[in-house]
Amino acid sequence: MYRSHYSKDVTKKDYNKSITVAGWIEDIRNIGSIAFVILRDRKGTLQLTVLKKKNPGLFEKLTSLSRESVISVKGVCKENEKVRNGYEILPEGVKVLSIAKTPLPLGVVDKVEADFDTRLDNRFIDLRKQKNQAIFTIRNAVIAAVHEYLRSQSFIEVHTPKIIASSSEGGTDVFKLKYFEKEAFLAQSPQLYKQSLMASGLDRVYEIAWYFRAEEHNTRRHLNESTAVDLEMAFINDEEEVMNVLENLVYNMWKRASERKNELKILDKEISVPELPFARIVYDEAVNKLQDRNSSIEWGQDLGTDDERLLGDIMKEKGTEFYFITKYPLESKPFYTMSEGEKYSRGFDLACKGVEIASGSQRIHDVKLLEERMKACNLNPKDFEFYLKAFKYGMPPHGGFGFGIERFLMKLLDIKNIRECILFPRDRTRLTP
RNA sequence: GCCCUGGUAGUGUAGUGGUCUAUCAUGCGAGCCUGUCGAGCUCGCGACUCGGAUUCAAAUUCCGGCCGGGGCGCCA
Repeated sequence: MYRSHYSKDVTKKDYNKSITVAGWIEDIRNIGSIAFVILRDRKGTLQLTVLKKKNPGLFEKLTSLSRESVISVKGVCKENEKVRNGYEILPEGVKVLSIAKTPLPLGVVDKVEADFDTRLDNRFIDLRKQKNQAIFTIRNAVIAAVHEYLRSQSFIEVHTPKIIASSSEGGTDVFKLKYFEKEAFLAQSPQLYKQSLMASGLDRVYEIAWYFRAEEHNTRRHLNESTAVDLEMAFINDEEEVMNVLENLVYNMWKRASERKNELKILDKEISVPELPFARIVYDEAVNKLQDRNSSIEWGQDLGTDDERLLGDIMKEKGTEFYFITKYPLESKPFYTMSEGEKYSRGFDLACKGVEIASGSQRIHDVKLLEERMKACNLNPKDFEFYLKAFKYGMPPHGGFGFGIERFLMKLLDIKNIRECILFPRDRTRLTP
């Protein structure tokens, strides 16, 4: 056995007993006749204290190891007020499981901070840092909240193909790949498939989906491979029903994150749970407000980065960090978006702190209208035959949204670079690790 | 795709044509030290992104490649 206890799981009951701990050597402080070895595991750190006089061989063995080597140590757990954990371990036996090469390409607890590029090149070490462990623990918690909430609302989790024959929606660039003798693409989103499922009777579906986008953007808020909560629901009256699911989902994710006190403390963050329902602002009103603040936005345009930020400020003055922008102009939304009158659509975005984190709509379920909209958007209905077929044999009214997980984490934890929110980011130039 | 900007020891940096045998910190190695927890002290190790050009002289100026960082467009 390599481990009987994690560092944080040791309690007073374990004092004066022999326990086994395992992990990475974070630091060795050799004072001469006594040495302190800081051992790190997933839950924190603990201190091993060795006396030279008591066990010269063990002292030599431990203090000559390199930082970040992996060991398992059996020893007596002693209460000691001088130690931060309140206890220390007096080793009796050490198993060296792996010796780390020196020098490290990246220090885990060094005083000099490395560039993000260097960190990503050595991500396996970078992820040993407490802050990064905290980010991904919270990521896990919010994804758990997604499953918990959506399943409680009768949604079922689905998985749609990522290798597809035609581009999902047009608009964005897609990655091409060889599929035996054919050409195929990586899915930019599950849009067409989750809509097809609305004709299957499954009614309410969601997917933690991969998005692959070949756009050559190079910003702190874009990835070429990202994840999203993609959802679709049938028999809706209007997009308001979809927005209602979305705001409750976000609320539950935010709430679950706020319960991760330890991780939030490590990240030096306080999270206050937003109030429901979120504010709604129609697109026209948003444009008016922006124009009042000297934005050059014109009706019909999508909000630029500055506009999004400015609207975020305006809404914050009103005391809200979450808000839906509704009734977008039809021309600025994808072909499958349900129209409302001539100019408007039933499409919406959800913004948080001045950044769009989700967008959705009621969809068109009438096949004729759908084909018309495709043509209006310069798409060829022939390229979407499998999709259109699903609308011809009984398709209920439906709607849904896509909701970026990394974007959400960025806003939740006020992280500046989206790459911090995914284990191994893929961007314009990075393909490894 | 467009615009701006950078590349110096393992890591992060100083350096604006000669005084660079290249600064400092951290790291690594050796030594001293019985309560460290950003341990301390002594000694040592270790670098100018690549190719070309200008010049008596280039880390420093110019051109190109490669690799980063930031902003915009677009989006999640």
